[in-house]
Amino acid sequence: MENYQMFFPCSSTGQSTYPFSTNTGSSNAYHNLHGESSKGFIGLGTENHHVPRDEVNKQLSQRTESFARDESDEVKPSKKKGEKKIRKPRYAFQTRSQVDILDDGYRWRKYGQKAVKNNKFPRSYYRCTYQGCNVKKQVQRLTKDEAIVVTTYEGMHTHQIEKPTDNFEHILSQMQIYTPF
DNA sequence: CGTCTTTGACCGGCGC
DNA sequence: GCGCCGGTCAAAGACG
Repeated sequence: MENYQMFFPCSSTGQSTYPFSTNTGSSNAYHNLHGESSKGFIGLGTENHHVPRDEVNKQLSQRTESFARDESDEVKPSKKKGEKKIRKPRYAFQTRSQVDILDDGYRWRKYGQKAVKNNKFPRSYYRCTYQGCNVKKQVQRLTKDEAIVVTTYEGMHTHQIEKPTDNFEHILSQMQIYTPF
């Protein structure tokens, strides 16, 4: 029902539009977001410029460029092997969408929501519900352009997608299957 | 009844 | 030390 226009800085075509399934009409309010590790959008992180988080926000609010990588774990304290405190790299991209929830096949549980300074929209915090998977994400809408939703991922999924029917690649493969050639 | 959201409390880092 | 701020916890509630 909803169309997402996703902007990929690495893509030559600039943007692509395709229908994702949304959970606006679904019963349970958990939502799924794309985060496939090797082939998904997060995988684009290797080609991203890495900038401080503030710069990320600045860029995201100024232009409709969509992808950024946060290397804030480089400033980790001199702690060896302690993976407790270190910040994992974060990957942000923005989506032009009317709904905040992008469904990509992963199951997320919301664990917090905070008001953001200089922004009239709250930021939502989600965690992957898969046992042992610690991937987190934030979803935030910009005051500057409320049509844009910024999603920030932290960590990599250590498991397969749980809802393959809503996976974008599955949609693509289905399109290939059902396309008469 | 289990799963997920809501929402105020709590916590740690940082600047003053 | 104190207050702000961003992030997280957890109890209670909503909803299938």
